[in-house]
Amino acid sequence: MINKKILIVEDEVKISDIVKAYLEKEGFTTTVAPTGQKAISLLKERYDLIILDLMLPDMSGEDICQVVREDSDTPIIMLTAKSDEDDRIHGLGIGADDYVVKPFSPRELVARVKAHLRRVKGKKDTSSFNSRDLVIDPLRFEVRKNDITVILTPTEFKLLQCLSEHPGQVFTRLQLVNVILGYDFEGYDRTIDAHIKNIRHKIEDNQKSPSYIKTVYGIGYKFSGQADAD
Amino acid sequence: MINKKILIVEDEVKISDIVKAYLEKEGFTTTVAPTGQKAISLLKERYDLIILDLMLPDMSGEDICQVVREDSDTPIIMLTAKSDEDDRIHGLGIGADDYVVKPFSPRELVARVKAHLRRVKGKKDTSSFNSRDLVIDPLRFEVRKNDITVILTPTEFKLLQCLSEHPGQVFTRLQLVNVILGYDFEGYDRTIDAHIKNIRHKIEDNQKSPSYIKTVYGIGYKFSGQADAD
DNA sequence: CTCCTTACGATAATGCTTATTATATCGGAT
DNA sequence: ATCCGATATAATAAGCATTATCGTAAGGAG
Repeated sequence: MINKKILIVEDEVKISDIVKAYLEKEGFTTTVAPTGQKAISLLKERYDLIILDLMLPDMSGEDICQVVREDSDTPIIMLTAKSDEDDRIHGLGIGADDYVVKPFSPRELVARVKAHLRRVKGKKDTSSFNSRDLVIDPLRFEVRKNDITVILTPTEFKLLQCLSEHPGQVFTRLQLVNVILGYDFEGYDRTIDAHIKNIRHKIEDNQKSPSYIKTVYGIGYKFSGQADAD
Repeated sequence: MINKKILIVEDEVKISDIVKAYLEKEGFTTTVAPTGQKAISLLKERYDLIILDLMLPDMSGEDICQVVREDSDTPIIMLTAKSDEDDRIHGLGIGADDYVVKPFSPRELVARVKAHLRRVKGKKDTSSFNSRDLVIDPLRFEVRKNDITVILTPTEFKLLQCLSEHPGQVFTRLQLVNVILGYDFEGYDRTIDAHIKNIRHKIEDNQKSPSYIKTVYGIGYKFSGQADAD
């Protein structure tokens, strides 16, 4: 979990540039959203932490904060010129985890970012991520491909999870049946094929040359995080 | 369970009295340690949060911070007159979770305390709110939707609270049973369904397409304010 | 009496199967 | 050695069986 992703919601380029530079120097991956709209649209991606300016041209940071909280408990650090006490209290009450007032020290901000990430790491971080583009999230029971959420059915999910947990290892259909459907399953092992097809349909760009689930002729299937290698 | 224990490490009586008063007004239980030695000896007890003055007569707050971090991750809010940037960064670096500079606003401090507690454990004492329209108020044991108070039964409330504290995360019925009814519950897990139905009846505008509690077919339920697209 | 639990039928979603089409492998002939 | 066809394996799509969820309502516990 080295590459933490941080979303910076800030309209002033001067500030976002500084924050971005400091965070990236520490090895974080950052994305900047200069408007609320942009931020909202980026929120379908998952971030490990969000730095949020309260004063945006198009919408208030509070609103964004609430939108975030509707669907995740990602740490939020509010960043703002408002130094009024009531604002700060409101900000913290509304679901922000921290509140930093401008002008602020970039180094302190970085320190706070680290402090929050350290905390989050404590709780179970089962986000088993597999390859560059594909994230399998057992907590949310969903799969994200290039940060776009893909809904799988329970069996599809289990199948993909099983394969992805042992990349490169080839599973026979029988093995997969045993794991996914249980040892007492008495059906046809070609059922697996159907599920594979459905999964591929959902996560593969090119059905013809799958990049995640590879077919091993005569044997079964395997998961490959690598681009085409055998 | 509502009684969170907070340790205040502060030598200036004037300040510790104020902090103590504000926190107790909010229902917290506080203990004051005027010296580092006293604080260390109190640490064998467990606290939910520690407010730590950096400038103590006998030892530095940093040292205490490190002692605490040796065997717990109790949130620490540093409280100090040092406003120097390096001090703040150092403070956050050695394991503090927050850093408040004197003179500080007691109300803001309380807000920060709540924000940290909310993150750590079940936020039994904070007014947690989730989406634009829905406010879950654990103090009053009630839910307000568009400022209209909705009365939930205890079980319904716990269920909604549990789900809303981890937006987006899918809970199986068994998990919910364990949390809500206890691990020794031996009944039918479909009981959860009934409660979900009742909650939905009370807070959802459209029963057919719920906007707060989503069902995840084959798995369980999750809380989400987002309109779920595919 | 309120709230929790359970039951049952209706409805909807998933999963399994089978038939069909497509693709890969291998061996033999040119 | 390359091409070609036969055969085996895999992919696709659609129908049906299965299982999950929802809503109403009634029984039971505190």
